[in-house]
Amino acid sequence: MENSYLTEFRSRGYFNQCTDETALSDLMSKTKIKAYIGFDCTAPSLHVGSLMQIMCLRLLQKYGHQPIVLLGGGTTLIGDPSGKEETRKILDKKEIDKNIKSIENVFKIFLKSKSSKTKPIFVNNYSWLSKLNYINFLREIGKHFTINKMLTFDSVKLRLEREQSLSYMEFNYMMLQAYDFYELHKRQKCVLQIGGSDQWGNIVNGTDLIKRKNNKQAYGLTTPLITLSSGAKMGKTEKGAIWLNKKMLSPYDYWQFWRNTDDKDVVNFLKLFTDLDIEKINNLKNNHNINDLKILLANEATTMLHGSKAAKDSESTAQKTFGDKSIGKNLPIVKIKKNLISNGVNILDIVLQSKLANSKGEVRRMIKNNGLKINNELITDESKIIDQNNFDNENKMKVSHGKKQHVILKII
RNA sequence: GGAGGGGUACCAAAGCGGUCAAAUGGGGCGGGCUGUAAACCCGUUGACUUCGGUCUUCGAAGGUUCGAAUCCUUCCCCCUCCA
Repeated sequence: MENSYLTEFRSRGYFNQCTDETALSDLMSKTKIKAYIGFDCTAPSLHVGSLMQIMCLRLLQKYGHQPIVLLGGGTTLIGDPSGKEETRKILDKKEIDKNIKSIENVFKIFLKSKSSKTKPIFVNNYSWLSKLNYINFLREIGKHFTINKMLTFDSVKLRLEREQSLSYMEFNYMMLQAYDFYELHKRQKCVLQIGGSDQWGNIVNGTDLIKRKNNKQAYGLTTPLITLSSGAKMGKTEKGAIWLNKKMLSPYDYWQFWRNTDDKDVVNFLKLFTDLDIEKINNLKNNHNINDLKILLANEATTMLHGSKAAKDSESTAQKTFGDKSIGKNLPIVKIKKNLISNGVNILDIVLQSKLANSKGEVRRMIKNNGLKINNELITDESKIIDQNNFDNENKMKVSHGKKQHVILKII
């Protein structure tokens, strides 16, 4: 098979829908194009749910195309109704700007900027959306949108069917996103917008607008919604989202997230979230133990985001923690003051310090359910007193909740 | 605008004067089995406690009562039907 962006896009499992695959494939084999993906800026970091989109941008670079990262400073002010059952909370501009800065840093890790032809272009749609003149916008852009059609879009239809309120502000979101594409087409000669399957409607609106206004052809490409084999949405666990920013989620926890992948998802994830060749993955699949594949996945994914050292440290920490039951250096460390324990302190309070529990009741429950260990020793007495003797010669003590959650308490 | 129905813990949903920190299911957490997987089984799921209890919680604010998630008043929000 011919080696091209779209063939790899398909074989990795990124492909959901394309406005005109033949024409796009043709275009991309003849010239290097610019393509964009828009990202929402409601949080200070993206999470694993956006990772496939980021991988699509990386892939563009691999084939010599140039990615444009659109950070939706303007559209985040409005709120995309797609896939939302409720009006989302509205952030103010200050907060959004802060988020944009932080998100940009994540992209700088994932995308290479050495080659001037493929280095990522960062744009913020606030720069043009904020300058729009309402009357002009309605005359120039608004006239190309019919309410009849807008009402048929899922994002709108679902809300109306459920009689959930949909504000006029949100209703305009799709026009703004279409306009973004139009602007990027004009400014950057961007001819392709990629997005999640829920963005299909918004993307098509953009290509239509470009066609009507400029009589130019632009393309849309969507990725499938990734659900785990358990049915849950990718990226969010009960403990919280799997953030890509290391201040919000440590490399060790990120590594653990991948290490704990469901058996059934491992091969797919290798294709979706690593740079390993498809052929190689297919080979590995047949010749390796599933747990080794999980480790490989965790290492690859962690290396990409946090670097190879962080990945190796996480692996060895995991080995120490789960294999030898000793103390790995990447376990979270909580520092405590010496005078806290100098007279001995109750086990309940010490676990509270470790942040493994939020209340004494919770600690009691942990103990009752045989889920609390100090230095690998099961705690059965909730009145146990912890003092200096429980710490090793490095002044460290390991507190464990269940098999997976471990925290090191260190006296300073 | 008129007539009804409803807002209960993370979610769904029972309770409709005391025995209600509130049934049940899902989710979560822990244990068992395993492989840091899945499935399954078991336990647990408001806070504090000197383990006697104490405090906060059933949309919001008041009221009735010895006693309110439960009754009354006002307000807010949601749903169904009619105009």
